[in-house]
Amino acid sequence: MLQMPDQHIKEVVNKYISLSFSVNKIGEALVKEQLDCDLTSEQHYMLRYIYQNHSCTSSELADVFSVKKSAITAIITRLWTKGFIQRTRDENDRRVVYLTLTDKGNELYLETEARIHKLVESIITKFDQQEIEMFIQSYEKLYSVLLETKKNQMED
Amino acid sequence: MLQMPDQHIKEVVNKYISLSFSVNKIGEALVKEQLDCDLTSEQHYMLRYIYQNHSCTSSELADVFSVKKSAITAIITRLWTKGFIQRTRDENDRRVVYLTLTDKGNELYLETEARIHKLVESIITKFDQQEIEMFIQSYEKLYSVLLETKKNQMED
DNA sequence: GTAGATAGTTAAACAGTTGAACAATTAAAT
DNA sequence: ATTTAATTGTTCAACTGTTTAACTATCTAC
Repeated sequence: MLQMPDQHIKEVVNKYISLSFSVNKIGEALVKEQLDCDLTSEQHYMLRYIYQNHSCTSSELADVFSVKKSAITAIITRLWTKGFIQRTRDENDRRVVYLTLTDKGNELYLETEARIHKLVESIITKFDQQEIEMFIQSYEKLYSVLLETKKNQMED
Repeated sequence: MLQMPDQHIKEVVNKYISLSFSVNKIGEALVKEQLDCDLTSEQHYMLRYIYQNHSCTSSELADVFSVKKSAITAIITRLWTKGFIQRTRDENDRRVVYLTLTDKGNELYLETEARIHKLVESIITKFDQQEIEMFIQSYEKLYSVLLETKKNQMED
């Protein structure tokens, strides 16, 4: 880890803050346009997480989404009302409720995700392969640093 | 721009989608912890934009935040009620309302932003200088690609 | 000077979030 | 074994953020 003069660090921090704000805002807006009308971004992300993990619990989602469990209950209930999600109690530990996608939820997720994939692909292919690889590599490192920071914050 | 085999592109797209989701969620949660209790993330971003541009309009904010103008009105009204923001009508074009920070708003913004800076600095300094520079450079390119994509979408 | 565009607000309806209280269940203490 | 703790998930009230549609006020163009 190299040292940088204070002023330069400040500029880089500023740049990162502005960029992450703008990229998130525009990115989220573009993703939103790809969504089926009766699915919000958050709801789609829930479907994605459940799809990829096949099954999960509310506590797990609360941790991954960095929100309280009651926020998860609200979103899951809406998805459940629309018939996209199934709730199944664990027989060994009857406090736990497993969340899985219904066939309808699975189908909707795959359709929507395909559109988002197309969007992201059209953006990513504007870069050359080496640049993407390096970007993703740094992004992964950023993720692990953030995870560690979160873990440290939790101990306060 | 180099070509990649289809399967590889798919993996890279998947990786990017997962990473941007996780980085955003954890990042937002960490930023939230640095905020003054009577300021939400969106509200802080508004203060930042107005601070950096000294003065701006609701339409401008709606464009930058990728939301409708009525969403901006709601947020600005809350900030105005708390005494952080001033509304001034343009004398030449009386439809326009200029938004500026009050002294109180300025002060709160600077305090909060300092804490966020410290957080981001503590994360960014885990990387070496060259890696940051390249990451930021790609991030900037990503931003410009997204901007262009947004512009194209607007023409539909 | 009238018609149409533009800037901003209002109100209703809804999604997402938190905090606090709660029920049901399990784990730990003794 | 019984009481006490902790855990999982839910409900409710209150709030922020968002969109849509209708509206006011103002400006522009013809």
